[in-house]
Amino acid sequence: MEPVNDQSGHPGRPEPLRRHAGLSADSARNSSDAIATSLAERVLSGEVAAGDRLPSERHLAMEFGASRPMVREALRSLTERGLISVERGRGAFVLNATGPRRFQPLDLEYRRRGTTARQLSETRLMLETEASALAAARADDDDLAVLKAAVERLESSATPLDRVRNDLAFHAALVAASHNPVIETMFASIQALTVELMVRSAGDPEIVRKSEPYHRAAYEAIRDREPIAARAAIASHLSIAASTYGD
Amino acid sequence: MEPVNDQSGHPGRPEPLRRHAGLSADSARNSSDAIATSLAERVLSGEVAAGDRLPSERHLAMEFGASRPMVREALRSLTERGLISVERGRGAFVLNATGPRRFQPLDLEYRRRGTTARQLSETRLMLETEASALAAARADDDDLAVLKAAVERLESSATPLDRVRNDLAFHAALVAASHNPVIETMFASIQALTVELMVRSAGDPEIVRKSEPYHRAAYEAIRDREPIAARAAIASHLSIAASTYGD
DNA sequence: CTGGTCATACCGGTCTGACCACCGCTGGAT
DNA sequence: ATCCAGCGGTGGTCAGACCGGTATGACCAG
Repeated sequence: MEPVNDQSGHPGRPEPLRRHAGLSADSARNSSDAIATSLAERVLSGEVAAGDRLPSERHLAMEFGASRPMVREALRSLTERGLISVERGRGAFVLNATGPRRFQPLDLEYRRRGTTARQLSETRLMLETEASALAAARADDDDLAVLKAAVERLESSATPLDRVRNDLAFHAALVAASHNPVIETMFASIQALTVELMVRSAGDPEIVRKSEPYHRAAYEAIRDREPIAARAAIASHLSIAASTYGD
Repeated sequence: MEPVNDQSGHPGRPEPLRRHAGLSADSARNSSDAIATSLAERVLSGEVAAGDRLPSERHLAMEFGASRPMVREALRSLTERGLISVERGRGAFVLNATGPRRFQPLDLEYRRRGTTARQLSETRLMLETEASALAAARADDDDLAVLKAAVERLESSATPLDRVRNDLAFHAALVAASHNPVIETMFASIQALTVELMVRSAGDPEIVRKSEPYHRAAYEAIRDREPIAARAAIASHLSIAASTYGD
């Protein structure tokens, strides 16, 4: 219902800024921040579910009384935060909360701070021993089935690349079985770095051969509800590769 | 005064796309992604140092043969990733690699997945026991001085809010003393959630009283290079609050 | 009735060229 | 020497346009 008179450039923007709900503490200084915050709340509150399509950019621009570039910046923020995915010609879609995301921000941070292979191994050891112990206590039938399948796929890996892929899948399944979303997310955040480490290890037959049995051992310990054994199996497994690279 | 050149859109854009270095595996599908990648590499490679100002948006637009909106989207990405900070009227500045950042993306992820107090406590226990053991092996004089100061400030906290602030500072110092950037970053990523947990604990005098001595104990164990004692002190400390909240 | 083709409406991707508000510096007035 | 007005640079925002993908339904051939 804009009269569209006075077309001398900016028609005086009737709505200065979207006064956002104001419930959260973050004060949006930009209009695009305000839009991003508003949309993020809409996603987090479940008002729009995973898989849903957001209104089009033009639509949102109208709704917020802003321009498309501002809406696009807001969408870019949400994309970067992993909440949505924008597809050309189709629209912006809300991502599943548990999807395998990249966590670029953390990855960048790790790289910026010059993380070494040793430090990464240390972290994996911590994360995965704890996860395996928790998994031994909490894994349900589904987890065990996934884990078992992962072990078998890993053991029958053909190429080194295949091995890396399956290895990663196994460890991801292990962490998922811990039923601790924080640990799971943290593990996901080092995934890119972990892959690089695995690629180096996969090229060494010695490491591969010695690490091999521990995967199954870990699975069986979790299945048999033996946290200590599970922890030990993972610790042994990860220590092999770690000790090979003195630093 | 309109030349009525009937601008039929794009006059032929001489430079189709910035062919980015191509070293990294990520294929940029958008021009703004390409710009973001290029700028990120510039930051990560140290070509522009922390504190430096990036060229202005107009300048970058010319350099990349793109428009300002595209450059702005790229800068928005970098902002979201925590690499730069854009200040109105001044420019975009490269942030320090170690600055206390918010890690909103991960925080969002944790909340989306419905993290419970118990799961968070679990994670802290894992993270901090490991960090304290590492700190006992690696802390240098600076770390110890910071840690000691933190303990003393914590013990003389006046208000509950003060206590929370100092408690957080102590634990951050502890984690920093581990000299493992991955663990440190992970701890930072749960900071917002941790504060919420601490606020609840700080309201309970019983918890405060019982937790109190462990801070100093942890510090002394680290100072005396006793990883096991350090681990035990932190574990005891964190277990108190955790056990109080059955779930 | 089925299957493929094509027009079309919609959508994100991008450009242009403005105007505004804010920051910092500088030069003139006091 | 001090102070402040002014100016140039910078980010913040807008409107409107064109491009090239993506569906969807109408239409025609088999």
